[in-house]
Amino acid sequence: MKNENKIKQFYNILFKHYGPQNWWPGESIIECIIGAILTQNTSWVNVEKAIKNLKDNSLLNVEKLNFLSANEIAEFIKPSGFYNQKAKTLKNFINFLTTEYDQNLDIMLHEDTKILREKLLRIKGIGPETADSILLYGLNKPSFVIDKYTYRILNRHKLIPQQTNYYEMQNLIIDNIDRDTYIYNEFHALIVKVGKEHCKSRAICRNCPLEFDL
DNA sequence: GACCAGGCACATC
DNA sequence: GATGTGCATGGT
Repeated sequence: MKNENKIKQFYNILFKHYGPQNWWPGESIIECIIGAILTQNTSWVNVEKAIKNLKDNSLLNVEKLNFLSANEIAEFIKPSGFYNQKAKTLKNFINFLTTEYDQNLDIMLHEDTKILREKLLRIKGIGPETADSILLYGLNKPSFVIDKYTYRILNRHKLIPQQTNYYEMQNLIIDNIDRDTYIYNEFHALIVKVGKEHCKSRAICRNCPLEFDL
């Protein structure tokens, strides 16, 4: 079977096996964006604690965050780890939103996806994965998210060599599935799901729904 | 007690 | 351009 069909096959197998993942759990755009930043190299359970701290203090709110310093924000997000860096990144994003879109997420929402992605990447602390997560899960734009699990799974199935960059993986995926926000959303979430269960860095893939061609 | 988690920026060679 | 390191909490 050709590689391009394997990508689609992976999606179909995972969707059938696990069902829809219904990411992102956030209730608002700003909550999704904050979650995307806080989850950098961090487990989601820790992110949830940090988001709860913000929520309990009514800080899932652009104007209110704008009045806090990075040090003040850091106190609320400690459970998510790397809190000083992430607090600065959050401030950087709020400043960006203020200068570019007058703190109006709705205006940002109507920005051209490609241009917005480039702008997001210029914010210190936001790299390709976080930018794509914000676009896909926060703003519902078709921007496929690549992460460590995507790399491990593609590599283990010999669909990519060891040295493969973010965009080579992203192109491999998007060239072989429909350009559809729902599919992008579910596929990445399903990759994380199967990765957590079967593709930890040390563990061998056992009883993995994708093991058919390993 | 080691290892890992839904990364990124920066230093150094 | 590749490779290494700091950032940090909390779960397994």
